[in-house]
Amino acid sequence: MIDVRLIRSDPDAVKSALGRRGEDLTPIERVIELDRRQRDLTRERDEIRHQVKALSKEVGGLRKAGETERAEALQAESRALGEREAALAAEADARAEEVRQILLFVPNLPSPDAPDGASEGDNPVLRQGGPDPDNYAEHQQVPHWETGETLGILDFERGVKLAGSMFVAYRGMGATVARALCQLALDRNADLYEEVRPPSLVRTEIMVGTGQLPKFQEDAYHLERDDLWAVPTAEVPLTSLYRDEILDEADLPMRFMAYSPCFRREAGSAGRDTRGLLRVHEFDKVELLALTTPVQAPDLQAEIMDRAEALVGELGLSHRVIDICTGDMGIAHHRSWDLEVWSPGVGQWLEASSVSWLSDYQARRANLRYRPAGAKGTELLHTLNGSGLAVPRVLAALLEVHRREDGSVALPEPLHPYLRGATEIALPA
RNA sequence: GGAGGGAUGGCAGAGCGGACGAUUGCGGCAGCCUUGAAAGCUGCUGGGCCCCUCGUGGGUCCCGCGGGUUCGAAUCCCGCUCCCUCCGCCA
Repeated sequence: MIDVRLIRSDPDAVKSALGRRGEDLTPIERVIELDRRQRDLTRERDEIRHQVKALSKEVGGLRKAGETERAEALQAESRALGEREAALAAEADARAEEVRQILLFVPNLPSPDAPDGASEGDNPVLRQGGPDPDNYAEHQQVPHWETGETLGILDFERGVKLAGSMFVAYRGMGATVARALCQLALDRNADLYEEVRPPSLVRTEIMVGTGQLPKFQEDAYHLERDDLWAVPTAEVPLTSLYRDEILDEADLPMRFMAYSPCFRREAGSAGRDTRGLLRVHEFDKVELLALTTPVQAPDLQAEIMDRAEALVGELGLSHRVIDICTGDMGIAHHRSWDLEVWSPGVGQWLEASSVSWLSDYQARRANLRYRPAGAKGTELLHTLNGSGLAVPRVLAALLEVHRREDGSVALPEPLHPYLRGATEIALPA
């Protein structure tokens, strides 16, 4: 949520920032009006409340002194004020709730450093690494779904039988490598990041806190009986770990990593990039996340990206980092970079990680605060997150880039410690 | 799933209708004392919202959450949630 006080004090700045995202600004106008009304009502209510409190004190004194008649007169007066107060309070609460409902759908303000643009096509490439995407041999340009089925490691048909389209069963070395990728990612980041294994199901308010709800309800799996949501990413529970708590500045930044399954209904993307592992309803991911002060945030964003980038580099994949433009950013994002890996078999860059700085947007929703050292009061945290490694697309690229002429797949050396001695995915006998 | 008990500030724990945003202890911060530290002593020490003459200023709300009773609620009543203990079931 963006700051209603900023909307109040500098509406033009808010509007121009949201304008860069191509947002409709009428909700902001509405908020300004409702907020003004709400504050007027609240002020009036507070004044009446003050009078009621003063009167009831007086009543207490009079009762003790035995002046029943005087006391009853004041009680009548107070009762009348009480009715007025209740009416004002109800009005004020209604206005405040309206403001909240609007603000829940208003996206974050983009960083001044985020590039302007209307859509995906406007995202500048920041840098590129790994093998040249144009130099892949013919035997590497075979889509992973073909290789995966030939090698018996990706069972799409049976995945569908079990759970429907866009669900996969990994088998044999497929399952082993998928798990190895997660372990590798966790081990590579364990120097600074605390490993957490959070719940995969969370309450509604947790999803609201990170921005998934209410706007993107259709994208999430919901367990009706228990009113719990399947997490679309470990970002959701990790961000909320310190919800409603006040941290000490000395403890910041806090860094966490978590392996988790991720569940996404992919409601808006039917039929788009859905072959093979490109888009699935359930996948495994290692997420990196940081809670910081505003000053620390940019460094942590760079750090998380460096780590994600290093990992795909180690795996021998062609990769690049793109700077997400204002028109393509997620609702909660302040600044966002995507790490993409080249898939020679599909002939596409695949989004493998999105490293985002959410400024105080999630912190305000989730009530994440810290106490600045040596100062009174509290400040909102900044939150940052990014995939350390997401299995399906990295595995897809891996199965293509490391495919040999005979159809087997060589597995990059960093994975070897996790493969029970194997170094390749061999052809079936 | 069944039966009981409970939810108060960073923590522990009082208060059970009238000056209680809350006694006290611990912890934390500052000062005194000390060569330094400890001990001791003194003071300070929650959060949200709003207002102004921007001040060690003022008002209001928050004792799990939501309602109710009352002139007045942390205290009484109702509903909900969560936690704990025991039983049942279970990886």
